[in-house]
Amino acid sequence: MDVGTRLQTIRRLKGLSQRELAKRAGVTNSTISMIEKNSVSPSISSLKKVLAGIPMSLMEFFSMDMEQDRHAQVVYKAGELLDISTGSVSMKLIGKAHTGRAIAFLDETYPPGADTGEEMFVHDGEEAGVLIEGRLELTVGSQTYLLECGDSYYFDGSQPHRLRNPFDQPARLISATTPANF
Amino acid sequence: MDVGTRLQTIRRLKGLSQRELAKRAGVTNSTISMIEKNSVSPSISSLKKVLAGIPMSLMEFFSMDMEQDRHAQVVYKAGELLDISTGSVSMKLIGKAHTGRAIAFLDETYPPGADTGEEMFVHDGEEAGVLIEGRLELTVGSQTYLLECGDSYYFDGSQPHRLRNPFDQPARLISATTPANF
DNA sequence: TCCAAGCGTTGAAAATATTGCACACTCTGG
DNA sequence: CCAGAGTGTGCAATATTTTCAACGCTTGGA
Repeated sequence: MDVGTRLQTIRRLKGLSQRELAKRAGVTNSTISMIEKNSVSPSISSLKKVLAGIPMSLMEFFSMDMEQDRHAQVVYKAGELLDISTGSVSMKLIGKAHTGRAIAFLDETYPPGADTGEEMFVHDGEEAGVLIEGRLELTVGSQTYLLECGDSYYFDGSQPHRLRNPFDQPARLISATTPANF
Repeated sequence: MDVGTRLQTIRRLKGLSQRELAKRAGVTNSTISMIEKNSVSPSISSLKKVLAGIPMSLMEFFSMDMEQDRHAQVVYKAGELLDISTGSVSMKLIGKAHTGRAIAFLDETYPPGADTGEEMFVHDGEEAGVLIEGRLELTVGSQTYLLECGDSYYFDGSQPHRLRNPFDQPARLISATTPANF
């Protein structure tokens, strides 16, 4: 996706006209028109000015450029997942049929008091997760974090890590780890 | 951190001279000099050419951490995620600081009527997800599935795919894709 | 020592981006 | 039906960036 089309998409998403955005950004409407039609390649400074009127940073702007990825047995019903629970922590592996898998995608439930254990996990690859219910305590290396609903994490699997639920509400976590180590 | 200084830092990190980079990029050494001294604000097209000589994408360039401790960030508060939404679909990238990431881990919200688009996505790697709220319609290849709350999916990214919310309730999806292509 | 090859910088010319203004078009209200 | 305010586009003038061709500097080898 080119710069012009991307700018136009974002501008329309925000419900702004070329002139309105131009006024906010402190440039002329012609500039916006030219950029959107890709008849010029704006300078960083002017693109930055334009984006300030949205407002949006250069990083955010260029981060949108990926060809978005959405998208065997493909779909699994909630009760159909492979249970790989250890101890009191319930872990459901999404996509049980995929053996040479690239991602270990888990739906984990931590009842009050649950703990992944004293010895911390170490593995290759990277790990990400988001907490969608309750609260959890995450330890990575020597740091301990409190995760609240909606919070997420991303770290290198070579760092030892551990999850614990010292609270009195169950917690639900969606996590992805790569490469799959099952 | 300004564009010029950032470019210079990256160039030196790669052990390239202005002239060497200029040659690879297909611009003149003066251009590099001017940009690095911030005596001009390069056009997107020329910055893109310059970065191609490194090689590096515009997104990577602007996403580069300036604060070292960003590398160490493990936990992200809910509002702190990088928004990479396209169209009406809200997508939050978990772990914004990780550039050479192995997983694209996203928290996505599909309002009623939202759609990833007519042309279906295709990419390398694999993709997994779990629906934690609402209902969604998933199309993979020629098959269309109805996802309900708690349902999940796992498939190869080489199959064209698309997500749609034809229902009147918003849907929230947690997804992981590998390799990360942004 | 001197030369050749590398480095980054700089001024004037060429190329490109931005402005200022006008145009054609689509609405909406009178 | 027209007037007025909105939209995006296009063109000549202006401002900025990029190139070309130097310059002075440092380094390493003959």
